Amino acid sequence: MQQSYSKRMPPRRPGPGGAKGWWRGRFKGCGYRFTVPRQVILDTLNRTSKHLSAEDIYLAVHRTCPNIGLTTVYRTLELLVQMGLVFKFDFGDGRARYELSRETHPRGHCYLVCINCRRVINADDFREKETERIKQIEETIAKRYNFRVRNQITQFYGLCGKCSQERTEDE
Amino acid sequence: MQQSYSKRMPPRRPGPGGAKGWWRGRFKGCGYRFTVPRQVILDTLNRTSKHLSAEDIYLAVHRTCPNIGLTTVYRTLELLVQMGLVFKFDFGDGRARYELSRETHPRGHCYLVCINCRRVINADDFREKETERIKQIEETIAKRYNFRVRNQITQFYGLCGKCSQERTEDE
DNA sequence: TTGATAATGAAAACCATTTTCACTAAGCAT
DNA sequence: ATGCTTAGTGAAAATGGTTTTCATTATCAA
Ligand SMILES: [Mn+2]
Ligand SMILES: [Mn+2]
Ligand SMILES: [Zn+2]
Ligand SMILES: [Zn+2]
Repeated sequence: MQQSYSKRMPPRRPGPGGAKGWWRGRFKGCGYRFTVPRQVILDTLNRTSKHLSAEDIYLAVHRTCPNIGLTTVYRTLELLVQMGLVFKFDFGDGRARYELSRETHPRGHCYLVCINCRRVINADDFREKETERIKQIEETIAKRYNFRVRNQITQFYGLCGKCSQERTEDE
Repeated sequence: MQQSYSKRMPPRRPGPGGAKGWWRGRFKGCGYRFTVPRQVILDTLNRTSKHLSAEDIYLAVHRTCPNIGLTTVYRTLELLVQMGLVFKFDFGDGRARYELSRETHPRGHCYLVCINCRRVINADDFREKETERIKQIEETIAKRYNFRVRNQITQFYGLCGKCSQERTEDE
């Protein structure tokens, strides 16, 4: 389970089961300890593509490690965000959401938030064209404001399919 | 100050000093009373282009109307958001921000958030090209997910000019 | 194996926001 | 104008996600 880890950092290609080794390296590289809670929390985030809240993660983790406290979940998530391994979002429902940073969309995120039922649709699946367009906006804005973009979120607020049907009387 | 208000709603062209009359009409049209706290809070939002927090608004309002409580500020803001007169944002600093909905950018917002100093730069000043690009993304996504977009926010997280200078040692 | 100390967890604190409830005032009917 | 009805208000308390505190534990370099 615990594979050897060489000095140079593998270029973010974890391989089957090797994600843990890569993570360990990142932690050591930053001078942090790779503890059991941190492993389990990363595993939980790695196992889903959903945007989990701290409590979601706490409950999932609690099934296998009932001794891990909510405090540690919050602290670990804060650390992971600061290390750039995890993205933190806010959809306006009063709790933060967390998502593992993946190669597939390294820094572009898109969400549809229904203002009626509060449902959040993950619309990260940008095609070629959308990716290109958002990248061009990013470059323009970054140059205009002398800003170095690390991560980008686009949120569309409106009515989901189900809720817009139920409101056919409005305008 | 208080101008006559005809049945049909003026097409969102307040005119000098007539914003209040238009607001009153919106409130009456929804069956709400146009109270002093509501007027003052709208005035405060109308007087700035900044993204104010509830407390910001409370303090600004408090100077002229010390009797208006923070509770009312929250309640009024919630109502204004629900009426579509005000937009609510979250930049991840633990407090919501509010901004009056204006004709200039009726439903597109863009912010740059510095992950180091937490500064928020209002980058709403989209040129022709950016507006066009974000609109095309919106249309594509809306169709793909059968979603009726009401409002849209693009946030770029990264380092502002000042903070990226101070970090020339990194990568 | 051992020691230094980073990390943990339970409980308390924090703090933005919401709820409660007695009171006030907007605006319609008189 | 005056009074009535009730939507709206504000002080205080409650809520709930997140952070802090502090005594205890576990990681890992030596
Ligand atoms: Mn995403
Ligand atoms: Mn804006
Ligand atoms: Zn919905
Ligand atoms: Zn900065």
